Amino acid sequence: MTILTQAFAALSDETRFAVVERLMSEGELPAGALLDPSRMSAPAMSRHLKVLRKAGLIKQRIDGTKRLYSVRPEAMQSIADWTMDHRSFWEASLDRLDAHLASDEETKT
Amino acid sequence: MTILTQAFAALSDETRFAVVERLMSEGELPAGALLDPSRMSAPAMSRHLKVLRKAGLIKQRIDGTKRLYSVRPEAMQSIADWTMDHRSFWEASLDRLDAHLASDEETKT
DNA sequence: TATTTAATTAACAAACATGTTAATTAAATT
DNA sequence: AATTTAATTAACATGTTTGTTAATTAAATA
Repeated sequence: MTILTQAFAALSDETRFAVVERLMSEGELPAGALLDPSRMSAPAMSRHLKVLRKAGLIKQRIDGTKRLYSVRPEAMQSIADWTMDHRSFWEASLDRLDAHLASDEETKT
Repeated sequence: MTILTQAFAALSDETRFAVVERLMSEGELPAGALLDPSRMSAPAMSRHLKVLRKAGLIKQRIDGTKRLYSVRPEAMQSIADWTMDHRSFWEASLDRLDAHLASDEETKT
């Protein structure tokens, strides 16, 4: 598995995707704060965090009994870079679509 | 599963990721052209294509006995949009890293 | 130092993913 | 009309993922 496919695998789970989004908007948080015990057990969340960590998406910092997690910006950027590497493809294709829709509008007029 | 997590799930497999990359660079291709029989059977590839299709990443066009596949630019753009939505996060974080590295350089000088 | 707090690893069950070969579908060719 | 080509769906085995509860680890507090 490459860096990218592993990052995608990590983000393919709703729980993990939500964790990454939350850490990006709220910044560093302890494992406990990421857990809603009515939805999932602590061990289950702990393993999700491990998957995210192994994929390089988040990092862990220890503070006493707490494990503080945060998103690694490099990981997010490598995904952004990939989409940008192919930007000419989807941009050009969407331009053609825009042009097509515009010509439909013209036909209506 | 949301649109995005499903797209990530589809791209988390090496074979499917390679298919998407190939379709983006070479354009529309029949299922047969995407298959290397020394690596995988036709039914296996057929199912990978189905996963990509259900995730909205590719579309199928029928021409006689052939099934022609191509990437849906909207799907690629929705991933790009997500990374851009969080751009301020990873950009700012990386700027701080850049600043840190720059100050290290200064120390050396 | 005993207890509480925070989070992990271990063991296990259920569900899902992914490969195979065999069977099926449907259009094109002979 | 029979055969070939292109690709799919079906059936099944195996490995991985993801949840649970129980047990463990380790730091902080009483």
